[in-house]
Amino acid sequence: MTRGEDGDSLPERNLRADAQRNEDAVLEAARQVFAETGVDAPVRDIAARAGVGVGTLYRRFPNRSDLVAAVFRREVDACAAEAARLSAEHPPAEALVRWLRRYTRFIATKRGLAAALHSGDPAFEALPAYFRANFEPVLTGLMQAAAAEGEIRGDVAPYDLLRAIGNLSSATGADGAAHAGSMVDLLIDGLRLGAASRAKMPDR
Amino acid sequence: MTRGEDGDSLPERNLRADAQRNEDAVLEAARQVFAETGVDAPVRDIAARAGVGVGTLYRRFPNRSDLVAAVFRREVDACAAEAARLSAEHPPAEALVRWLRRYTRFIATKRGLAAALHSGDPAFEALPAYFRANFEPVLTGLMQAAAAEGEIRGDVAPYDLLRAIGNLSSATGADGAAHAGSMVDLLIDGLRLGAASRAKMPDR
DNA sequence: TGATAAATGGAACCTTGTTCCGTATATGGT
DNA sequence: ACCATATACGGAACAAGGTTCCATTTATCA
Repeated sequence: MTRGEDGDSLPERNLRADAQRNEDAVLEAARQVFAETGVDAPVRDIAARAGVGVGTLYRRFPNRSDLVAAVFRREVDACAAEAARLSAEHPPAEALVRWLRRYTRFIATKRGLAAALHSGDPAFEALPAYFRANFEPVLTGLMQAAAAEGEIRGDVAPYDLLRAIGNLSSATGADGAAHAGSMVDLLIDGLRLGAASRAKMPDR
Repeated sequence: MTRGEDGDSLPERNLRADAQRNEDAVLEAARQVFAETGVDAPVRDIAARAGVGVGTLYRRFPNRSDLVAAVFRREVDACAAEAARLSAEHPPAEALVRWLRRYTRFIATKRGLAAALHSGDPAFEALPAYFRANFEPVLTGLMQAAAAEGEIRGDVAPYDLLRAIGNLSSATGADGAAHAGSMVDLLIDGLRLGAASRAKMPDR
């Protein structure tokens, strides 16, 4: 039960330079291909775009779903990280709106992921928790900042909003990122209207 | 825009006797195989079990998903049809309970279907509507009859109950039809308890 | 009982995930 | 700088599954 190595808590270290380079290339290629073709894109296509052989890809990601999950996590990280930048560069309400648009774009690249999530593949089991653990605090922060300035209403649960946008964007499906976008704008307007009209309107 | 043939509203007629026989065999084989292995079972297996070649199968179901959808519809029909029989042979409350158990069994054979539903395949698009259009009226009838006799509470929406059972059964996943079954029994008890204790308890 | 349209079966093909292994190269010690 | 060698690479080869094709068989009907 004992393990000789003591520092293996970080998933990958002592990686040869070319190996690290290739891993990055694969993740970036996969991100692009998944965004263009959906998560069902063939592994060969991704390897080709990354300029590596499939063997190299499989050395790092023992199977397809591991790669999909890794790309997903990476994109969650990137999207969540942007909140800090937006908060620093814009007033709260604008930061919130910009981030919600960014999040909408994130969702839009997830074609086919919903099906994968329900496939029972172990590689995907942790993703919903990862999603929530990263996005909920971020959006909570943005919304509280905007609400504190009276720019939006304060009675909307951040997680509900995350889900609502997710549903809106995936429901429209193939045709329109445009359509989804305008629906999301509607939601955002709703957030604001609630704050603006609160003084005038009764409960409902 | 005019169509010459006037009687093509029924999907298949003038089918040669052996063709009809084979279609039935394929559907029945698919039902069994899907129940045993899940909807991801290979087409070859189904053809083999039906005692036909894959060509025969594909002649009737141009692709895999058409077969899956056809089996699904057929099982919805069978399950819904049983409500009438149960109502005729049993008092309302018992008919309801028996049907809910039957419905639970129906759900249990749907391993993997949830993922397929979200896959975007056009063959599956109409299935949720078909599901609801067939089951909701049936369960509404059963529940109203039981409620009319005071056997169950009357404030549960049939569709909610359908969904609840669906979620319960799919959530337990691989191991236990037994576990799912006992959870469903709990639901059913809840339905009854609501009616029995209504006189004693206040609003909530 | 033929003539003929309908139906059959399963080999063959294509795409896609995954494995394997001979070859190439980064790296650390000398 | 150079070598020894553990690491990593590429892509051919394999397996599995969906789908197509067509030579052969069979139901049907006059």
